[in-house]
Amino acid sequence: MATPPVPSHMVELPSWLLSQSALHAHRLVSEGLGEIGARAYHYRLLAALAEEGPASQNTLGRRCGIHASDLVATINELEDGGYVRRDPDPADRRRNVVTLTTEGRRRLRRLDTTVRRIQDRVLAPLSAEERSLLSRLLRVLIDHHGNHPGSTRE
Amino acid sequence: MATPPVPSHMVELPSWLLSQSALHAHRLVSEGLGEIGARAYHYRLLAALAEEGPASQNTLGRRCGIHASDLVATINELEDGGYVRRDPDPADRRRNVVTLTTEGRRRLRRLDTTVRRIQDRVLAPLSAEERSLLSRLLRVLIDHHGNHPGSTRE
DNA sequence: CTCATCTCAGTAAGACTGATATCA
DNA sequence: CTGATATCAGTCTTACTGAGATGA
Repeated sequence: MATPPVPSHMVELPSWLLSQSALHAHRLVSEGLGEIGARAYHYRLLAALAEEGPASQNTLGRRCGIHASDLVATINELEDGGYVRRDPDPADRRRNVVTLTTEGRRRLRRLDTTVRRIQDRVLAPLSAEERSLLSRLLRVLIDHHGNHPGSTRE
Repeated sequence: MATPPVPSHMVELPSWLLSQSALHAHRLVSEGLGEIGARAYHYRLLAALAEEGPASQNTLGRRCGIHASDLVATINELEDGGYVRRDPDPADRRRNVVTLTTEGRRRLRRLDTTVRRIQDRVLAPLSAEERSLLSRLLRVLIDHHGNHPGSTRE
């Protein structure tokens, strides 16, 4: 068998295409966030707080897809920066109510600007129609797999 | 609209959509590979060897996007399974020439079957046209970023 | 001496597991 | 007792950094 003109094994695989493009996107985003001392988890958490208000850690975790166990560290970091506050919930003393501070809101604006600016670099080679088409297709995938989580053992 | 599972800040972000869909795909793939005792690196390396023949580790690394340092461990594992051979290059004794064995070729067929079967689950909610459209868009992204690697400091 | 190649040790981020203390 | 919550410690994979040894 001769060497195929195009390396066909992986380059054709959608899972590979997804991983690679996600890797590039992720590199750009965390590079940008890293320059201002933030990580993706910070952005996610601050965005979730800004949009739906204070919440317990458990709720927050479900909201933004961060594991409870990682949330602890993330909130610690954001609390150290003065971006969020952790107050005991008077109604249920197991819970902490996490609240966005004023600095947190400013911080989020900063991160948001950075992240949105980077989207343009991520999608640079695509036209406007292609961009929204891509977004639509990806959303279909995510919705599907979000509702069929453990697809192996069904 | 009821409580969105994810704040709209992120749901709109292409980088987030890419990460999430890649995560789902990756979960399915490594679940499938895990069931037969393999990892994504194994598949990548075996595929690269099958398609372009024996090579030094350094060359292989560039070929399939695995860091030289990780290649060492990956090749160790594959060598333990008898899937690849490491021979000193007589022309340059710093180099190892890595070669696919017969069992390696069989192993690759096995992994390939598994991986390809999983692609169907990854793309389940998309039509055939949507699938090829998605692949095309992703390939454009990858080609672009592959040729513009360190996009930050240009 | 410089440079390339391989190896080894270690780090970082993201996702995840399990155990424990606390409390409803 | 159970079940939920937060915390802590640790694992796994992928990606990457740096140091060292060998040899071109």
